Amino acid sequence: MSDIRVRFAPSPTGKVHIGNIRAAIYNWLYARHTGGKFLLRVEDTDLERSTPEAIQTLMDCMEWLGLDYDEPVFYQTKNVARHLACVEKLLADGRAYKMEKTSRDGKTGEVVMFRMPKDGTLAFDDIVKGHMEKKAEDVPDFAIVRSDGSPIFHLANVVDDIDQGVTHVIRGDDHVENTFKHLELFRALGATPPRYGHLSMIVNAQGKPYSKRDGAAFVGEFREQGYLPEALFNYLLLLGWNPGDDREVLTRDEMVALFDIEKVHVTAAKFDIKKLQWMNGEYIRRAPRETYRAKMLEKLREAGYAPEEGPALEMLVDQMQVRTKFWNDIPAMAAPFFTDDYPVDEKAVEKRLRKPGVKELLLDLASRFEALEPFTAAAGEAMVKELSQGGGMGPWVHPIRVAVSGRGEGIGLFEMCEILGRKRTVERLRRAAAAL
RNA sequence: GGCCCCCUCGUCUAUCGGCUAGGACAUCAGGUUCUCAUCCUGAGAAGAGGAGUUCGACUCUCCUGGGGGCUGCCA
Repeated sequence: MSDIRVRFAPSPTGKVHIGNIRAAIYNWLYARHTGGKFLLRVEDTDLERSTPEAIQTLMDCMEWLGLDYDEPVFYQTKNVARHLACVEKLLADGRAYKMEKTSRDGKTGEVVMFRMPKDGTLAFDDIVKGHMEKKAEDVPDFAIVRSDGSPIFHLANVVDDIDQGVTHVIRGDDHVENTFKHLELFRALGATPPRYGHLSMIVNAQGKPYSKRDGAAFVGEFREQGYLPEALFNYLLLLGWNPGDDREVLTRDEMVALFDIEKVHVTAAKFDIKKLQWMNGEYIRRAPRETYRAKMLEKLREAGYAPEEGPALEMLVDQMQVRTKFWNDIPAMAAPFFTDDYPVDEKAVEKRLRKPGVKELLLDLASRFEALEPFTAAAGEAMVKELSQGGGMGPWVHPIRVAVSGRGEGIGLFEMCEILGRKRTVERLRRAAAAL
């Protein structure tokens, strides 16, 4: 146990950006590594966007990624009275003053401004960026209450951090400059400021902040596309930190044990979807067979298929696990085993079936499969080996594969036949022959 | 414009002054195999540029260049 308290403080907008969730991941790992507390604060002051649905989306993302928090959710809107009470104190102490101001969008009214020091230097030691320093004159006074009386981010954020007892603020790089302001607010409010650490941004190939137009940018999109939460978590973690050796695929326990906030990188990292994809495949391949099997059944049922228990299903599980890149690929990959209405790749048909002699070959093979005893992958393979007389099995294997599955690639051909069973294998061979 | 930050293979990175600069993804070439995938082997691929400090610099300092952040009654 330690008395470290960190928080993830997103404003719910309906979507959770990967850069944002990475901040959550780093906070979570820091808390778990140090035995501190990980808190969730929902900065829901934008009533337009902070709908119950948006908040639910946020919670779903956190749960999906296994980011559990240690205290009840703190809603910023519930703390407005405290925010304003703090403003009164600042006003009374002369650290804040009222002023007539015109906003960017032309609104004129009286706002409350926070008074920053006018000379000297402002400085702090950032956990990831090191010593940061600025001349006080470069950080002007700033508004903390709008003309409609509502508290502004800087104020609310700091007061909430005080109220939640936050000791370390790990947040995005876009807040670095704000830190000079926030530190002054803490002191003016008579509170001990937390330590700050700023995380570099995740950028696109052009070095710009990674956004929607660069591809999937929100957690929900990765989830929909069939990525594993463990893979996304692991990949995002590696984007800016590594254990110091060559390990890359880490278990959650290893991450917690090895994570070191001091070793987080300062430089922006480009998001490489290819590596995430590789990692996703890695996680699927390394998953316990039971896990894969359960997920496969779930995906098949979702697709409207009715997988039946039995040796054929088990063989299919074994054959598919190593070939699956995304959960969502499963239904298409397995379609030929659950419906006769599977897609047919015309190119494969052209290449493997529309050739002289293939029709006769398929009819001959259909008869042989009909007589094959037992009807197993091993027996099928032995049979074709026999036919090929030591030459390659290609001339037999390729046409059979296209005839029974409609595709030129896929799981082992003989396993495929065994899974389909004698009846369907023979039917499809004859059907393909008839179509030629 | 001003202020702040950053700069090792295409990408993520290792290197705490000694480097024949290592790993992973991606790429390419082999091997295994009925295809695909897996798996195995191998190859190419980097210190932004220039000064300085030092016996020695990717590592330290400075300048230039390039990139990014901030500069709101957004967060």
